[in-house]
Amino acid sequence: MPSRDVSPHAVPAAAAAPGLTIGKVARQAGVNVETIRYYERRGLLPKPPRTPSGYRLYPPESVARLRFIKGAQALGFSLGEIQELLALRVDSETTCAEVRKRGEAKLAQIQEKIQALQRIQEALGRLVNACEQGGPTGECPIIEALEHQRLA
Amino acid sequence: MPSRDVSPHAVPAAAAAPGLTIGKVARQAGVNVETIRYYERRGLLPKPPRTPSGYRLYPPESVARLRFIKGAQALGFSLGEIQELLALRVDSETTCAEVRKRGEAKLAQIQEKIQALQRIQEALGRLVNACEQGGPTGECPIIEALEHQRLA
DNA sequence: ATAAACCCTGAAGTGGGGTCCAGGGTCAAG
DNA sequence: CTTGACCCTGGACCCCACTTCAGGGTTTAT
Repeated sequence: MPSRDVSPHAVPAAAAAPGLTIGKVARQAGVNVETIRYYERRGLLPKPPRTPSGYRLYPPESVARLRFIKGAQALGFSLGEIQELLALRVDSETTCAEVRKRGEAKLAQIQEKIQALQRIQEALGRLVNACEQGGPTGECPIIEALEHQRLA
Repeated sequence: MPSRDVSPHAVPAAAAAPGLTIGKVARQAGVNVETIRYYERRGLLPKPPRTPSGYRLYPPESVARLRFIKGAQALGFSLGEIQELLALRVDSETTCAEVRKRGEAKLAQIQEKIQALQRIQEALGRLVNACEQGGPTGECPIIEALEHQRLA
């Protein structure tokens, strides 16, 4: 059990970011503590440093990362896909060109999603509009229209 | 067991759409037969008429509906939400105004998704672009940028 | 110095969305 | 009139993404 402050000259200045405990990160990101540990197991979140007693200490960016994961998920990306997205970084093993290629693939995937959503948006917009003008009360131009939009 | 053609004057003309068996619908829509039955149980797909022997016979529109469901799902809508979307129709119980209100809510939800996707698109686009111009090979402007985009 | 509030691990349980299987009819082709 | 491809039902089973739980340390406030 290490003493609270081993160094003989504890410099309080600018306090080298001590890190957040898992609970704080969870609250700030709006997720469950267990979810964070789960993501760590799955490799979506890098393993953070630990205190001597084993507590995880997260850098503040972790909050943004968690929010990103949650957001991407709501857009229909699986954790696996999100992992790919987050893995788009250049390290010693990956060339810039490689990253670019994968990035472009993801980009295309995203553009398709956007277009599909825009088609739904349009069809739904027309429906709402038609209703707005007090369409024939018994038979609005039904959402069936939606079904005739290619989505994928 | 009813005979194959009870009416004394079988009018073959324009052949009143006989309907597709579940297997055909499944193949055309690119889903599993079991999925169709599952959607029926969940109420996402109306119960189709049956042949005297109990086979389901689907109208051709069912294919479009299934494709729509699959597409919407890929965009992050749950089956429950899709059900709401598909339920946006005016019947004796629902006024046009009501449909409009719910339609507008869905529309807002869709617009948020589009915007979130556009933010990812932009950030990812910048990354790909930077790579394209042979950025500093060891340190592309990492996808971290992504994490600083609000998604939701 | 003790209770409340946190944190740890490993394992089991949950809900959504299917998918598979057993056991058994149906139908078109040969 | 049999064979193979389909269809039916009900129920078990599966994967993903979590969540809960059991059992046990650590920190912090009082």
